[in-house]
Amino acid sequence: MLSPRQYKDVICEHFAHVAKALGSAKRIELLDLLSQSPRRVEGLAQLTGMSVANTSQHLQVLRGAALVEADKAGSFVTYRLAGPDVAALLVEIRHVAESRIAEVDRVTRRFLAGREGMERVDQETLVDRIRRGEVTLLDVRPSEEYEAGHIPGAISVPLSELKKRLRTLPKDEVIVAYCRGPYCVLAMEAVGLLSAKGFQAARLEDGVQDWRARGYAVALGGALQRRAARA
Amino acid sequence: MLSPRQYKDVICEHFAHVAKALGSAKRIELLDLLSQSPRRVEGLAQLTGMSVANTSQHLQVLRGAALVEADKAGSFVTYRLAGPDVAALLVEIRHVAESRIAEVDRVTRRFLAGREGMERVDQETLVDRIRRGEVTLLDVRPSEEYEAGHIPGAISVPLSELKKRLRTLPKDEVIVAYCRGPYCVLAMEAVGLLSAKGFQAARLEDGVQDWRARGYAVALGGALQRRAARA
DNA sequence: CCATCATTCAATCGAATGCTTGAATGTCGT
DNA sequence: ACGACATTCAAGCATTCGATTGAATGATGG
Repeated sequence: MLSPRQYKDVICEHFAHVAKALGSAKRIELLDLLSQSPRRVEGLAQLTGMSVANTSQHLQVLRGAALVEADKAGSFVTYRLAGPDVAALLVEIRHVAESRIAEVDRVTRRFLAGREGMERVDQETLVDRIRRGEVTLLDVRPSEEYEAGHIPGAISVPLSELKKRLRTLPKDEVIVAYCRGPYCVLAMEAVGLLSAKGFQAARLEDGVQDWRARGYAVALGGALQRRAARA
Repeated sequence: MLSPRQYKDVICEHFAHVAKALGSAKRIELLDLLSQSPRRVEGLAQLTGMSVANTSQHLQVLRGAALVEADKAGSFVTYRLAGPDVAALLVEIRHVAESRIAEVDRVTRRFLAGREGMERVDQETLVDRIRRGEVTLLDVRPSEEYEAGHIPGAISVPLSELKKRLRTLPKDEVIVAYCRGPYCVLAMEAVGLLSAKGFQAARLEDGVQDWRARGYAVALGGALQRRAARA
């Protein structure tokens, strides 16, 4: 028979276990990447700059806390978030940290200060214009992430292909680029390139998960649908 | 000049710092108590069963992560949550853990199995009836917690005083008791007592923070207002 | 069946964490 | 100013964690 004290201890231990899994910068980074799209171990290792063994180890901590799940196909293991609520939890932690820890904002400003043409735009009205379809919206992440979920109306133009596809973009309309979220540099670089080429470009700081957290829908799928839509 | 990699590392380190502060059962317990009402170190130590020194140490970890704030009045230090978003974060972690970790549910069932008259009630319809004011709603936490925030319409009947005040409660109406949340035993014990005395009693599993997380208002203050309302 | 590759396991080491104990700080009432 | 009290600090100890290395597992392809 469990005493109330024991019961509470057991339960809190489980909650703490989940939190502990989030208590490492590398694991936060892994979850952030996985909230964009499922990925294999090697890909995650490369994107985070860790060794494969170390990455695998962290992934298993996350799996132990039931924050990610793994699918094995042949000798490849693909990890993915255990559910959208995990992404929501990440967003929540970000918000708490942003609003309380002054240095997050300080470092961000310092980082942005070094980049050209990155004056900050009013994000609220930007979101409104995007929702009304009044701008051209670019998803500059790798296409696999686009396919795993993107903002409705966005077209996939991975940063690596942006240069090639410049001519297909309108010069008389505002172009908005977004990527993985406020701490991802892809959209910044895209806006830098676009501005240099004379486009009117702005950056949306939200990523797909922030968009979802606002309560807006997220579009799935990709290549097939896109090709069909063009035809 | 910060490289994107360095920038991301620094930012993630801060997020992880917040999560790490949540990564201990004792600290979760402290935050849970503080989400009910501000408290002094000694009170927290007593409620959690920790030594005062240890409690103070944990509180400072939480303060280092900007999750709690402290007010010093004389030689007393009162800690409180840094903001409602911290409570929301706690609720979010609970939800993730509940939905993913089977053992949380298992342990809860086992715990409830040992208690009499604790068949689970449909919480959704209960919430509706409470919102419409169709039931008598008891807040059985200590009165200081009631005063720091309670569900509108609830009356404060601390568990310790319930016996004395039985005669003031209606027998022909359903009585709903709530306390700190799903893992707090106060409301269970209240319902047990009420049932034994022939009342129609039910337990609301939500605490004030869950109620707030549903988007409903929370009433503040206490003794003065209640007396005024009765007069 | 062997070589290759993706992933995991196991062992190790230094660093960080959690709890205890006893002393130090700082405030209040007398 | 002194003693009582709430809280914090500091040192010590066992435990855990994070990263590295090298080996093991298990599937694939010739």
